[in-house]
Parts: sequence; C-alpha cells; structure tokens
Amino acid sequence: MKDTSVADDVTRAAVELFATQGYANTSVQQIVERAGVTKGAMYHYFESKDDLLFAIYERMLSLQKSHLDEIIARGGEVDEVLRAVCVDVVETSIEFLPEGTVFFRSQHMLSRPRQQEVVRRRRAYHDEFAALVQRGQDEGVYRSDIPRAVLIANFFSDVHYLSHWYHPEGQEDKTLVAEQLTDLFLTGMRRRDADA
Amino acid sequence: MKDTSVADDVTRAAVELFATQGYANTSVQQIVERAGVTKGAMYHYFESKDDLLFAIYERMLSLQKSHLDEIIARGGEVDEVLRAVCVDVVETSIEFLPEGTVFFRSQHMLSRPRQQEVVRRRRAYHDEFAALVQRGQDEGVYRSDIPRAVLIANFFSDVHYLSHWYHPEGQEDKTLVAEQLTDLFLTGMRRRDADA
DNA sequence: GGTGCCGTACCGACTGGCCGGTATGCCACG
DNA sequence: CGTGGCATACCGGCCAGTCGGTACGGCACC
Repeated sequence: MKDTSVADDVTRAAVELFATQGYANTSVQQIVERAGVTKGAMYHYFESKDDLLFAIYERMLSLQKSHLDEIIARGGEVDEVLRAVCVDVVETSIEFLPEGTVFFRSQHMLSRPRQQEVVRRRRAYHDEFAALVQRGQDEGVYRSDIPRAVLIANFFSDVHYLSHWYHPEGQEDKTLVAEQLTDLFLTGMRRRDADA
Repeated sequence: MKDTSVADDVTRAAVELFATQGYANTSVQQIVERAGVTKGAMYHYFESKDDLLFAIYERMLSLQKSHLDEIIARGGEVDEVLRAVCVDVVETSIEFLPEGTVFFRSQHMLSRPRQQEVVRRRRAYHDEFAALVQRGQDEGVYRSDIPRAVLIANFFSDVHYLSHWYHPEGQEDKTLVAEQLTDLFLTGMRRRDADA
C-alpha cells in the first residue's frame, strides 16, 4: 500500500477509537485530532465517516479471503486443509483484534448497500468453508448427525468471541490458542466410532 | 411483573428497534411512536434512554442467573448439571434472541457505572460456570490440557453467536439446537483415553 | 529561467438538522 | 382539590459534512 500517510494515520486512529468507544460515540473531530490531521484532510481521502468504517472492513475481508484461497490452493487431506484454515483465521483475527471488535460491533452502522457488500464477502468465505466441511462429511471423516450450519456456527462463534475474552500474553500464545480452539472444533466434528 | 402496560410497551418497542437498527441509530421519538405513547409517558417511567437499555439487560441477567442457581441447587453428577446449564442458557438465549442481539452489540453504549454493573453480573454467572468446569476437571472427567478460560470461551461464544445465524424453524428446533451445541461443547471437553 | 497556469493536497470556520432531555400544563379520578 | 399520569412545545448541544480559501509543486511556453 503506497497510500499517503494521512489516510493510514486516519484509519489507524479510527480503528482504535471505534474499538474502545464505538462508532457512534466517536466524532470525526476526535479521529482527526488523534491522527494529527484536520477534517479537511480526512474528507479529502474519505467520502464520509461511513466510508472510513468500510475501509477497515475491506482490509480485513480481503486479507482473510486471500489467506483462505491460498491455503485451499495448496491442497491436501481435507482434515489438514481445514485445520490450517481454522488456525489461520484465528491467528489473523487475533492480530487484528481491534478491527475485529469494530467489525462485529458496528456492522449495522454501515449504509445499507455497504452492509450488503460486507455480507456478500463474508458469505463467500463462509461458502468455501462449508464446502470443505461437506467434503469431509462426504469422505466420512466428519459427523453428519448434526446440521452443517450448526457445526460451522460452532467454529465461527469462536472467532467472533475472541475480542470478548482474549488478552495477549506473549507472542507464541497467539498460535497456541489458535491450535487449541481448532482442536476443540475438529474434535467435535469428527465422526465417533459409535456413529452409523 | 405488574408494571404498567406503558412501560412494557415501550420496552418491547425498544428491544425490536435496538435489535434491528442499533441503539445509537434509534431515536427516543421512534420508540415512543412504535409503542403508541408519547415522550412524556416514557420519561415518566424511565430516567433516560440509557436507563431503557439497562432495563433490557436487567431482565435477561436476572432470568438467566436464577435459572443457573436453580439448576445447580438441584445437584447431581457434574456432567449432567453442566449439560442442563448449557442447554438452558442456549434455549433462553434463543427465546430472547432480540434482547441478546442488543445485549452483545450495544453494551458499550451504557454509561460507565451501568456497564460495570453488567460486567459484575456476568462475571457472577461466569464464575459459577467456571466452578462447575473445574469440578469436572478435578474429578477427571474433563480435560485439563487446555486452559479453562479457552474451554469456557468456547461455549459462551456459541451463545453470543446465536443471533448471527439462528433463524427459528419450528418449536422443538430450539431445544434440538441447544442439545446439539451442548453436545459439541461437552464432547470437546471430555478427557480423551490418550490423555495423561 | 522566469512567468503564468493549473491541479492536488489541505485548512478550519460555519451550518443545518437532529435528538436527548425538560418545563409546563392539563385532566381524570379519588 | 391535589396528585399521579400523562401530553406538547421547546431548548441547547453536538456533529457530519460543506465550502471558500490557501499553499505549493510541476509544467508548458516564451
């Protein structure tokens, strides 16, 4: 990204403030003051406050989607691919914890069309994920006695919830937690011996 | 609750609007119009808009806490008690889905003291829950190789996430989903044969 | 190499509208 | 006749977005 530093500074300030105070409680004035620029500068790079929020989403969505595609492209056993996907999404969600907080809290503050765009992008991710799970079910490694929607929700819920409880304690901690959550998820998914 | 119907109507309208538009995007005017009363009437029963939001939280928190205490008071095997607790909290969360949406989305809009009160109440619930898990670990039925905080987050995340994906499809469906999620959680919790 | 022109980046005072909250009064009922 | 239960008009603050203006770097043309 060779964007001007102004746009970057503003985005950074916005994320921090939105994450701690919420979108509605943060005035544009606060954002530009924290970023060390003026309102005029900000409105030169962003169409609206709404636009600023969307830019934050854009960045996360693109990043996670590209990671997903890359992992899937590498190929391999379903179980290994899914494990890699899960670990990755948890890890990057931890890296972008403030963004995630804003994401899940303020999505409904977006204008209608932009909200739909976000939904569209998330669905794309969701569908690829679901296809993996189905493949695992077809191959008989994952249980089929629980609706796929429930299984998937059971994982994405962990990702959502991270910002509600996770507080970083060291660097490798991030990966550890990602593996633990992934482990819990996959354990629940695997077909039991007793299954039909 | 033998509150006047005005207070009830207002609360109901507020929940619906907050859940669909968010707290900040909903004006007091909208609420009273939907409830079929006037601003004067509303401010006769509530101190502020903030107060209205808190009342919604109050109701949910009290309800779930009383359920929890009751189930624990009944006693029994840890695993059975925990299962009952989990099923109950998922079920009531589904019954109060709009309230839950508001709850998780708009908590940060409360005034500081009230926010702390909510945190306090939730911690009380959390601690009782954690004590159950620990008891299960001490008795050797639950795994101890994953931090208790992670195990617990893994369950509460499901409760939080319900409003993001669940859409009712019949009456018994509610209980079914509650049991499925509980099953997934407890399966992940149980000590494996291979464990130390 | 000066001169004029233009486009890009930025400034910051101002405004129009919205919205939470309040002041005051009315009316029914006991 | 006074008190609880409301209605209605109004106020003051805040805030997103605007708009007239400035600073400056490049670039063409003489």
